[in-house]
Amino acid sequence: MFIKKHGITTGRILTLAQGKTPLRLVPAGEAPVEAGPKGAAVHEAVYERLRRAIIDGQLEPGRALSVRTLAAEFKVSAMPAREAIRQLAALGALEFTPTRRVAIARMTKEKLSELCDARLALEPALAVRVLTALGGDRMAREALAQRLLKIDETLDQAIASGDSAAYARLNSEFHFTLYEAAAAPVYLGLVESLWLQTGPFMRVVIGRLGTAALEDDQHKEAVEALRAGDARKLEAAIRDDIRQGMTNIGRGYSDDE
Amino acid sequence: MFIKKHGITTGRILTLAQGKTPLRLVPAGEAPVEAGPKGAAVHEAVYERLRRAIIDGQLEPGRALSVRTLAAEFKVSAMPAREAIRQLAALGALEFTPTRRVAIARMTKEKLSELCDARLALEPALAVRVLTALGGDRMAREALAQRLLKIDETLDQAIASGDSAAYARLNSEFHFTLYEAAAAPVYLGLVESLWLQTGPFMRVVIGRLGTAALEDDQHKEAVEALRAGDARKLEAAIRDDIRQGMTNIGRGYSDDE
DNA sequence: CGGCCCAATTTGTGATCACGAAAATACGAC
DNA sequence: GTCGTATTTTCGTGATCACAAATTGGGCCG
Repeated sequence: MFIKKHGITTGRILTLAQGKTPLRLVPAGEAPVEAGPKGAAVHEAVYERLRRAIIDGQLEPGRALSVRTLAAEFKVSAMPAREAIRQLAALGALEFTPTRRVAIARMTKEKLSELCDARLALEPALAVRVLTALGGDRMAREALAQRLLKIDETLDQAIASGDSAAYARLNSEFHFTLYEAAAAPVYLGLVESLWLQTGPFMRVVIGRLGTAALEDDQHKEAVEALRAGDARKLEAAIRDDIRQGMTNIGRGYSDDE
Repeated sequence: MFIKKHGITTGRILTLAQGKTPLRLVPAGEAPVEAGPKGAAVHEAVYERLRRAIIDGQLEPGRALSVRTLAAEFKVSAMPAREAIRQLAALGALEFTPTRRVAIARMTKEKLSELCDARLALEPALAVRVLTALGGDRMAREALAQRLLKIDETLDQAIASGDSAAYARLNSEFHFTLYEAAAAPVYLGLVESLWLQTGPFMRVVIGRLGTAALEDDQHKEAVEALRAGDARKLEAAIRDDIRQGMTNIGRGYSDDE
């Protein structure tokens, strides 16, 4: 399963190029990872960066990670990298080889089906919780709606310009901006775990199908339902959005990659 | 961003309870924690033991843990204890104080409500997946039903004799024996996270209400539905079982403990 | 008797090293 | 060139240490 990491190109001398591609997790000009002044731990910063990178699909499934590699990438010592890897592995974002080497989790048909079902079971319900959390506070709903619209506009631009990296990032930002407003940490943790497992694959599929396939999401319907305080419509919008996204994955995917 | 690691969500200062009571995680006569001959890592053994202890409610909410304490308890060095703690914290089983001290997560009314809803959203569906996984294999269903009945018998004895520790252990064993048969690792991971968060509290409540309050679970109905291959009845049985359990928690619980 | 401060201990965190195993690479036989 | 083997490198894991911050435990002053 893992052993044929380079097996696809067996016989080619180029096998090493695939496995040794730099991680490029640190965007150019980004601040180096370091402990914040107010007591933020280094390993938390590493965790946060790696988490974002995975959810946003910057790391392809099967991509090998190692403690030392990750540590070098972020210019930190091995220990914080270890802790970050351990946490993300606990959330299902990383897989282990039989020899405990670690890699971004791969997808299977069964797993994709499970992820889809689980997302449908949790995310629409979480979205509805936003309404109950904000209660009748129309102002708060409107403020959130404005934030979401702004994200969605940028997202539409990313789709139009074919920037799949920006799409992945903004799509997750849209959803989690909504979800965080529910003030439901348990649900949020579960959903985060699901996105950590779908993120790497989503990106692969987007790169394959192109952003054009992603044009018709249900974000505007969701925002409208949020504005109106219509739980049923909000739930439906999120549900349909997930269905479409996961269907796209199913279309652009073949097993064991 | 998604998981507030310092419990800031409530603004409440976490105080650690009973810092000096021995952990007693190692039952008398239990084999010491050590690396298995076939390459099992020490930190995995520590993780497994601690996970069981939490799910089975052997550790009360607020109970302080520390790397060195845990390491001493299992007679291992600090490193495996650190990794186990880090993993369980990622799953929401452990909380951090503002100064990064770690303790078994506490319960709040909001969290209890969330956990209940999330369990209802996932576990009945997971149980139904057992039927689809086993398909029409009546033999397999019957074999699983027999295993479950055996557990449930022992569980009834535990209730009768008022052994709340055995109850907690057998109840989780019943549910997870069922769930594992679904061969749905994603769902199982989510559900495990939920049990890690409810376990400590379940036990407190049981100790307070007594096992008598737990007599009427829906286990036999669930087994019967499994035997009959009746998805609707199985789903209902699990749903009612969860509702009853969580209602009991709600009854025997006051906030902030 | 109660509140406060200081010393001793505990704790999380990061760093570094050693060891055995596994993987990648280089090398040599054919 | 191809295949198999030997060497080199990389890797996970566990152990240990240092350090700063936080907690704790007394004891002192009021």
